[in-house]
Amino acid sequence: MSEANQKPTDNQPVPKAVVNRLSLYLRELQHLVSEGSETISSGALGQRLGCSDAQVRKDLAYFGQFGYPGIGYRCAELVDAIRKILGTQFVWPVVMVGVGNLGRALLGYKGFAKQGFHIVAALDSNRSVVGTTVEDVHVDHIDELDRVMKEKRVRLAMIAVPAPAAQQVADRMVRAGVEGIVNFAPVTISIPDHVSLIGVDLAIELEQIAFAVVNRNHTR
Amino acid sequence: MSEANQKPTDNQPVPKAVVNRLSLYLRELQHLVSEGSETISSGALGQRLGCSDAQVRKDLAYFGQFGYPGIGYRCAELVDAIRKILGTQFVWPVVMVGVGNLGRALLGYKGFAKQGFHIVAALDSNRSVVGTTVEDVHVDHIDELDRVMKEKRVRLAMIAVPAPAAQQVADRMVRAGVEGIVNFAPVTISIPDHVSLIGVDLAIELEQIAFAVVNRNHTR
DNA sequence: ACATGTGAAAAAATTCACAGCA
DNA sequence: TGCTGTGAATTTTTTCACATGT
Repeated sequence: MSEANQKPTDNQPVPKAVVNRLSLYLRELQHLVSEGSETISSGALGQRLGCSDAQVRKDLAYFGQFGYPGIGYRCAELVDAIRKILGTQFVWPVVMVGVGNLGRALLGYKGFAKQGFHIVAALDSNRSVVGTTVEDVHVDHIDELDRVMKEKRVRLAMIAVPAPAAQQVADRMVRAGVEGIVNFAPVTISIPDHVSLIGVDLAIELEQIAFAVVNRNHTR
Repeated sequence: MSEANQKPTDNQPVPKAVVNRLSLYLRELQHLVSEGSETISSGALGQRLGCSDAQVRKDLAYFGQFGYPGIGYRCAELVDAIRKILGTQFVWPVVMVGVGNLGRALLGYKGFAKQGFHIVAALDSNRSVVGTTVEDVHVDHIDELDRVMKEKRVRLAMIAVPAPAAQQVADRMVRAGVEGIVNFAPVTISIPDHVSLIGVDLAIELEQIAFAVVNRNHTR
C-alpha cells in the first residue's frame, strides 16, 4: 500500500542509529536499482547489510508504510522515499572550510554530488590558496564566509582545518547562520543547541579496528 | 585505586559504543595533558564531550579501576591506560590500497601517526602511480599486497579505491591475512567473520546532518 | 567535602512471533 | 506461500543513587 509519510508516524523521536541505517539502506537500494532489481525483501536487504529482517522493517516503520506484503519493497520507490526522509531529494549547497590536504581531497570526492550535495565554495585563511580554483571550486578568504553563505543560501558546512582552528571556524559559521556542521578536525567543538553537529575523526576509526583486532572476542 | 586491567573485568562483551567513546576520552585527555592538566573528574570530562559523568565512569569500569575518589582521574595515567586498552600503545603498521584523490589525502593526514598508526606502504593497480612516492610513502602494485603485508608484518589495512573495486581488494587482503579493514569506498563489502571491518562513508555523514537539520526535533 | 565504582531502576533498542494481506 | 507491519517479550544501554574511599 506504500503510504509515505516523510515525518515519523507520531512524533516519536527517531534514534540516530536508525537514521544511520537509513543511509545504508539507501546506498544499497541505489545499487540494486542500477543493477535492474525491481523489488527486494526486508530479509534480503538486511542480509546484504548485516542486520535482521525485523530491523529493516522496524526502521522503515518509523516513517510510514513502504512495503508490499508478499512482494517486499519496490527499490526505486523506496529510494525516493528515503531521500525524502533524509531531505536529500533536492540538492544542498555546502561550503568547505579548510583547503589543506584533507579539504582538497574532499573537494574532489565525487560521492557528495551523487548523494545530493554540491560544494559551492571553499574557504581558507591562507592567502596563497585564496583566489585559486581547486577541483572546480573557487577558494575564497575565510572572511567571506558570511557573504558566501548568504549569497548561496548555504545551510550546511564542512570543517577540514587544523585542530587548533576548528572551534573559531565553527563559531564563525554559527554567526553566519549555519544549521549543520560536519567536523573533520580531530577535536571536540561546541556549538549552540540549534545547530547540528557530527564529528568524523579518521584516526578514531583506525583505533576502533585496532581494538576489535586485539580483543576479537570481547566486542559485540 | 587505579588498577589497570587491559581486558574487561569479566568477559562481559564490551558494546561498540563504549569503545567509540573511549577514543573520544583519549583524544580529550591528550589535549588536557598538553594543556598541563593533572587530573579531571568524570563530570568535567563528560561535559566536554557531551555525555554524563555516570557514563564516563561506567565506560571505564568495563576495563578496570582508574580513578581516585575525591580526586578524579590522573590525565596522563588514563591516557596510557586507554592506549593499552585500545591496543595503540605500540605503533601499528598499516597499508593503504588506492592512491586516488582520497587515498592521497589519507596518506598525508598527520593524525594517524599521532594516534600510533604508521602507513608503511600504499598500493594501486594504476601503473602510472606505481613506483612513485606520495607523501613519503612508496606506491607498489596491488599484486605486491601479499609480499608487502608479510614483509612489514601488517595486520590493518585501509581501502580507498573506487566502489566497484572495493570487494575484490578486500578479498585479496583477506587472502593475505589481514585482520582489520577500514573501508572508505562507498559500498558494502563482506568479509569472513574473523576479520574486523568498519565502513566510513563521507557522503553518509552529510546525509545524517541533512536529516538532523530538516527534522530538528525528531532526532534524539 | 568531593568524586569514584557499582548494584538497582529506568529507558531504549532489538528480536520475536504472528495476524493479515497479496 | 511469501512477506509486511506491529504489539509483546527480550536484551542492551543508560541513568540513578548511594556506600565507600581520600
